[in-house]
Amino acid sequence: MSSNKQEEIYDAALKLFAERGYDGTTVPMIAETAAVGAGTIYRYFENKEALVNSLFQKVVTQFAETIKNDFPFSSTIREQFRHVFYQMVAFVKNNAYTLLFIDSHADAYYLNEKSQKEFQDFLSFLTAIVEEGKEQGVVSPLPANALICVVYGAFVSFFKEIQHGKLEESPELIAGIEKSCWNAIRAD
Amino acid sequence: MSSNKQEEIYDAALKLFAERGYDGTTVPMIAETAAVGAGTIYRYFENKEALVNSLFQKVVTQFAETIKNDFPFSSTIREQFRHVFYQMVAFVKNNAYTLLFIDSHADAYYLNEKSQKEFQDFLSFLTAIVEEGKEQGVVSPLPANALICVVYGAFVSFFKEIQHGKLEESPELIAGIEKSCWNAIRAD
Amino acid sequence: MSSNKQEEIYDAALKLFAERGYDGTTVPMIAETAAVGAGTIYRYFENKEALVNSLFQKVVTQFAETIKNDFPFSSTIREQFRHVFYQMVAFVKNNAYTLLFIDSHADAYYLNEKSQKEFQDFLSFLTAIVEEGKEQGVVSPLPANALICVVYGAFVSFFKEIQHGKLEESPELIAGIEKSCWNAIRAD
Amino acid sequence: MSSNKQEEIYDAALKLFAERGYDGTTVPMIAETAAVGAGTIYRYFENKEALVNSLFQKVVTQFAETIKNDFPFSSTIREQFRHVFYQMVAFVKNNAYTLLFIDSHADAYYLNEKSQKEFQDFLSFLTAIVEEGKEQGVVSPLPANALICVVYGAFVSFFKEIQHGKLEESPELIAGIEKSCWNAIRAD
DNA sequence: AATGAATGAGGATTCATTCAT
DNA sequence: AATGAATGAATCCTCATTCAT
Repeated sequence: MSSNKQEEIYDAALKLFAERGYDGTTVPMIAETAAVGAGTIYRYFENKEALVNSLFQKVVTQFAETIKNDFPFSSTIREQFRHVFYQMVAFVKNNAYTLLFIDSHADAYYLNEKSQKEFQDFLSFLTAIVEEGKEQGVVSPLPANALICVVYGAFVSFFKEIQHGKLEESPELIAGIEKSCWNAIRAD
Repeated sequence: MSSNKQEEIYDAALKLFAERGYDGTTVPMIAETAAVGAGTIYRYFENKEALVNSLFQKVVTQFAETIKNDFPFSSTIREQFRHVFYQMVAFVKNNAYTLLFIDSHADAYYLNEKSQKEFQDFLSFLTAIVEEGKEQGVVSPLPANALICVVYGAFVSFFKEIQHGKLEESPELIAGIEKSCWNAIRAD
Repeated sequence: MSSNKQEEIYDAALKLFAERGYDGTTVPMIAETAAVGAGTIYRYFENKEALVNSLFQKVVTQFAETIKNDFPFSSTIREQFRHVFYQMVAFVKNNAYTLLFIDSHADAYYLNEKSQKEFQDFLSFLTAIVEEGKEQGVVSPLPANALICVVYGAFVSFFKEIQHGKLEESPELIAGIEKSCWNAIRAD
Repeated sequence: MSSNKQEEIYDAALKLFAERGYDGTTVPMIAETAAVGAGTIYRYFENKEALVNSLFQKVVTQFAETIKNDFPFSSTIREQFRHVFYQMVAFVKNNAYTLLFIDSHADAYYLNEKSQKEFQDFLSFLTAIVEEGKEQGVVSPLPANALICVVYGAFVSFFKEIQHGKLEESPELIAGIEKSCWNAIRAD
């Protein structure tokens, strides 16, 4: 069973990295937010860089698992897309900082290979769905990763706006944006 | 006329902030990249925070002006959208780091009100186009800023992918993505 | 009877202090080398400084006792010198780290009065032999402590060289050095 | 011309390392003793370890040069020995901490290869004299490095005693110890 | 008695900023 | 105007020590 302190450190780091970035967050800040001594962080993580990599891998894995959860393999691509979209919505609602953190750190210079691979693996899962859609002729014939990043970018941008309070969430709005995103990638 | 040194400082800061973020970039790094002494930076900017704000306002203004350039006020919304999209494409091609910098710094805690307003003004211009499109019934009736951030997010995400070399740019691909983005916001 | 754990702590500390010095040795290092928990050390010693003092006194006492062992009070000064020299040789062979530790810590700022006195007492024993030799006219009329430190310095330096493997020990070499040291202090 | 600050840092470090050892000396201690800011030290030395190595090489070189100064290549071995001894005496008088520093750091784990070599080179110079003496039959047939370390050890030990005030220096005492040291290595 | 997780003071090092040249 | 040496506050990290188990 993973220690409670480690969990608190992860939570504090996630929030702070999401809000202030990796370099803008100091280890004492994390310690204070997590209500642990600064030295305690080094009991669980070799250093700050190891912490951010471990955290990144952890949340990407969580994110990926959420999305794969109950995935309707036998449904239409349209249904699969909707499933993914709503799983992402559900995830973001429960993990406010995670998407901000992932998005703002995905290209960072301090991420190691394993972290980068974890993120690529997640995107590959999405790409596979799009590829299948292309074969069935229901998705635009553009490169799959172009389509994925369009939808991913739109989604992230949309949820940042909600999290910053500039947009109010509602089932209708979510449904509308889901439709928008599908329209962005479907075949004419 | 603004000094050559100041321009070099801006260029160096833009590149480094885009690649490493504000807190991950040191003043000596900027000085070295700009080939000026560290003290020289303080002749042009009060401090590091003033520099990032000044830079942010400068590039957002440039970006906005590029997009407004030759704006076809009398054309259809569809044409106006296409114009904006291709102006953005042209801008990003010539200013590789600017989009990365703007996107990764737009929500940062060290941006002052003026910087934030500058960015909002830019988005307002886009929103106005979308609002007009909604009134004409050619754009989806979702909130305009939701639609804007979807397109903006998609665009940024797409160009990051190109800049990281994961996607190869071509006129066809650009045209396809432009169509995708329009599909995301047009009325059914 | 002193605990086994305490002995292991002493052994570990001796080795590490000899190799890395007092300040270069951490309590966790000692704990790991001694195969005890870090907290256990504090059951036997009030703190790190108390440990180094206790250890110093212990090994100096051992060293002194070894040398005094079977001391030939009735023999000639020359014989007594030889005895001391060979007892030191025997001791160093069995306690590789002790001489290194004593020599490198004998002047240290963290040694308390008792530790310093212990070492002085040991030297006093040697001085007494030299004084007697001076009275008998077989030892040089220089100050006794000058002579002692010459012999002590030569001996330590010689054994460090052996322990570092730069010199190979042999009965002939030992005998030669013993003669050298005696020559250094004997009357002309 | 080497900076004054660097010289002050060297002086402060030499004194503190000699008195408290490398690990017992903190960088702020050095900065305060040198009357410079802590950061200034890093302008001249990459880190603390680089400082101790640079200092070690510097003082060993100085020491070696002093001893080689005016070396009487055409004199007898006995004269050469006396020359070396008195040069060492003169050096130590003017550089109180240097001998303590060299002696206590010569085997340290943080010395790099260059530092170790520098010290070995110095010893080699002494060894050459002894070798020549052995060939001429005026020096004991024991291994040259054994003889060197005996004399070196005796000398260092003797001067530590003087520096700690336990022995009062006088021309007669110096002359007596010089004779002692020669007696230690001369052929019977 | 023994442990080792937890702590926070203190150490090495960096870096935004100043200022003499 | 331009520099870069100098600074010391702030950063990352270590480690002597404590204490709950």
